[in-house]
Amino acid sequence: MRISELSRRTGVRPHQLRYYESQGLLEPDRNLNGYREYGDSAVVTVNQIKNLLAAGLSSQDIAYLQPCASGEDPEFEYCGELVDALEARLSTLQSRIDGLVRSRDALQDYIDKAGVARKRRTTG
DNA sequence: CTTCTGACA
DNA sequence: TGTCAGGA
Repeated sequence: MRISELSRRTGVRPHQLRYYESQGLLEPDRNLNGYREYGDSAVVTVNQIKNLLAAGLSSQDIAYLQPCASGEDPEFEYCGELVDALEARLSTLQSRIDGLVRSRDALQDYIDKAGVARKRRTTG
């Protein structure tokens, strides 16, 4: 299939597919006119890439882990190294969440105290 | 008409 | 990421 059909079947825009390719995530054949020619397996591959990007992995990580995640079912054929990468990502996300929660709590605390001080000024 | 490359914000 | 130019 050509790029527009792959785009239609994956919901990923053609220029994004070319970008994936520039990052080493896809390597389609070329037909005589220079158009990219994708096999059916590209649909699965692109869906895997979508999932991993959504999980916050870098395209470098994805390129490295691609042979690792090339099972038929993109949801369940992960190998150990991919699980490690996902867990590492989860860990850094949790750290950021913790930091944000602390900031939020501190800010809320500050607002509460400032609110009381303002009320004292305006009322008495 | 479809796709390609490269450039730009 | 999204858009445009200029060719094939």
